[in-house]
Amino acid sequence: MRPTVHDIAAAAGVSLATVDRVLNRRPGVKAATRARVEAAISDIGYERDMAAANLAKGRVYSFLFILPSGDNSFMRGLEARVREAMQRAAVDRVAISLVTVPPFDPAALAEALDAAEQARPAGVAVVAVDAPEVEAAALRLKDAGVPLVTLVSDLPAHCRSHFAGIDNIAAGRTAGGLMRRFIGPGRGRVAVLAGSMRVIDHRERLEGFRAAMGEAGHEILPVLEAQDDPAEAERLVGALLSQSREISGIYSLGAGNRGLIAALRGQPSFRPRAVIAHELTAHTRLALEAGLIDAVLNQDAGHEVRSAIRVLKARADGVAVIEAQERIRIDIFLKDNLPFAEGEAEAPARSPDAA
Amino acid sequence: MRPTVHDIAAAAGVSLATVDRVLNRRPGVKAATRARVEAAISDIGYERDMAAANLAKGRVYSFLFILPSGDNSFMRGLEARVREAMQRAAVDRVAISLVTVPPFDPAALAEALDAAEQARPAGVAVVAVDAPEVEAAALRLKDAGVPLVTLVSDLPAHCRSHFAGIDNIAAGRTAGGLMRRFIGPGRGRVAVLAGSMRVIDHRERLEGFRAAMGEAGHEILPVLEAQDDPAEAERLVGALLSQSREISGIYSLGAGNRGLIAALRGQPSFRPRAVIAHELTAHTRLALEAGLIDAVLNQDAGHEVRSAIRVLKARADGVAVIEAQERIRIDIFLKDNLPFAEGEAEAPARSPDAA
DNA sequence: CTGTTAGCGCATTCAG
DNA sequence: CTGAATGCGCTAACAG
Repeated sequence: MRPTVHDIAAAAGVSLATVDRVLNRRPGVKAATRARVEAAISDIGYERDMAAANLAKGRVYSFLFILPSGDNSFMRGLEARVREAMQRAAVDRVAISLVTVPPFDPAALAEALDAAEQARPAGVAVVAVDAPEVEAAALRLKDAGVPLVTLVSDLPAHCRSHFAGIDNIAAGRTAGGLMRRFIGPGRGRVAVLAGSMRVIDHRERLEGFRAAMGEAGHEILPVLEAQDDPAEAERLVGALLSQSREISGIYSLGAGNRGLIAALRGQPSFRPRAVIAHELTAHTRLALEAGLIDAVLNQDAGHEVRSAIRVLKARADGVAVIEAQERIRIDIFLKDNLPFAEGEAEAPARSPDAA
Repeated sequence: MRPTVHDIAAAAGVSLATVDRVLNRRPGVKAATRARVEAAISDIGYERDMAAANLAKGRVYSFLFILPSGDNSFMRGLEARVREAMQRAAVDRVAISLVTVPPFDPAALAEALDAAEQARPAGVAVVAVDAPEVEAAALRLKDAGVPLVTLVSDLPAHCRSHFAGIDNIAAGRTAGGLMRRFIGPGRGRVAVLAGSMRVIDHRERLEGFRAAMGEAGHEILPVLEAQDDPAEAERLVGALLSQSREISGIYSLGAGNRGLIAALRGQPSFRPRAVIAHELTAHTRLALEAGLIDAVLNQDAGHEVRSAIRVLKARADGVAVIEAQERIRIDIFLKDNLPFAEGEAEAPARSPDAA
């Protein structure tokens, strides 16, 4: 059996209460006694049974998720994953609450962060907007001792405990690598469609994409900024396609896939050699299956949410996480390896079989 | 607070012991009483606190992993992941043991399975070889009430509780889709390198690959079977490359990557348009970085091991799993999206930062 | 058939 | 500064 508090108490010649005091770094223990207990702890190789500890204190971890509102498909999918996590959270003694704030609004986000601090949650997960107010609010949370995990969109590393999201430079590079291979030999003209260059994720993807494409000497056209507006995206891409048949590829590095797909559908006579987009949603999945899009890079929102919760819990307990488990992959989906489930939704649970 | 056994006892007008008896489906309760208790349970919406239950019974889940021996890089990586899991298993009240059996040896595997049954573990995870003896042994385990999870390589569904591995047909199809795009327009001749066609994974990959390539009318050469022997693989590929410069692509669908890479290195004057292999190991990673291989399809061994453990635990407890979390992805790695860590190893844990 | 009681590993009053 | 006692939610003898 694993050693328990009793074993340490016996070894150190003290009572359970004293052992508990040094375990939880509480005051009221003479330095010498503390030393004896600590010696016994590391000596015996004691490890606290968190389940029992949590049972005894009736602890529940209260976590807060802050997400952008708006009709972005990916964000709504993310919210759905959070809501699923809320359902099953109770069995792990965690209570998740969820608030949404207007997208791309640093002031609103900073305010939500400050409000969070008042509620003194055990941890906060936030889809960040990198702006000074937000950084300041994040640092206030840090000072208050509340672990902060950025989700999908990051802040500078010193402002948060952990980032649950993908390496966007690598994602852009990956898109570039695929684009090059898909276009094939020869020089091509490639269009880039973006939501807004204000968000760091998008800038990073572009940077990575340029680096990967640049090596091959392709021409990258000026970025089309659709400001997350489907109609605008459709107009921009439509105009591009009708003006010129010389487009070899299109890289959609952020929001705006609905417009892109509509534009592609609107010009059935011409198809670029390669169309690559981000985020597997109902729309991009359909486009992939229809052959309008050739590849979709994806970050698994469900994984990101579960990872954020695990990391927050680990931080709250002061224990380490399994790094490999928390690394969010850059998924590449072709029409050949689409997951079975509809859209990005989690599949319904099968009834567990025998045993 | 969540309802507890006390609440049910009070509501049903019985004692804790009786509640416990019906909760654990133990005999010795009058049908009428049982019904009253069950009514109270579903009425109040009671859910058992597994942590407390496990604490009370001092339960430890004992799981057994059965892996093939031999020097296959992927399998040795898998074993490393299992050993890592063994280390951190204690904190979750699980004890993992590990045995290896000669690869591709149905008799040895069946024997190991039967031995496992004697040890009465709470669950078994096995890299299966699909053969009658093995199926029979698996069914014996099932009859004994021991949950069985197949790992990487599957058995027919009725023989096991769950499969922790990828959809190999989809993997082959994905390789085919990439190959087509990488080769570009026009008809190409494509070679396929396999370990042995005896294992179902490999047959399935080939099937998927053929389906995806066939659509495009490429010529697929007769499969080169290297029987997992690096020297043989090198010889076969080397001969092919020197005989003909007409090879547009090579798909290595199983073991034998070391030989493939050596052969490629041995013919620097000629490179097929596309080389696609399976499993990210130290060898394939290097070859990817060097541009000898264009894409590697991978299954995350760490994920598979963690998933197997979660599923086994859920089966032992009779609870459902989060399906999406247990779906093993077909990872596609280009040199652009290689994970940071060296080889397939898990990265060393970072010290947790503030909070 | 049913109830009482002690205890799992730990945290927390409340005395001393 | 230190210790004894009680309880978290649940299980398991052991009595009735």
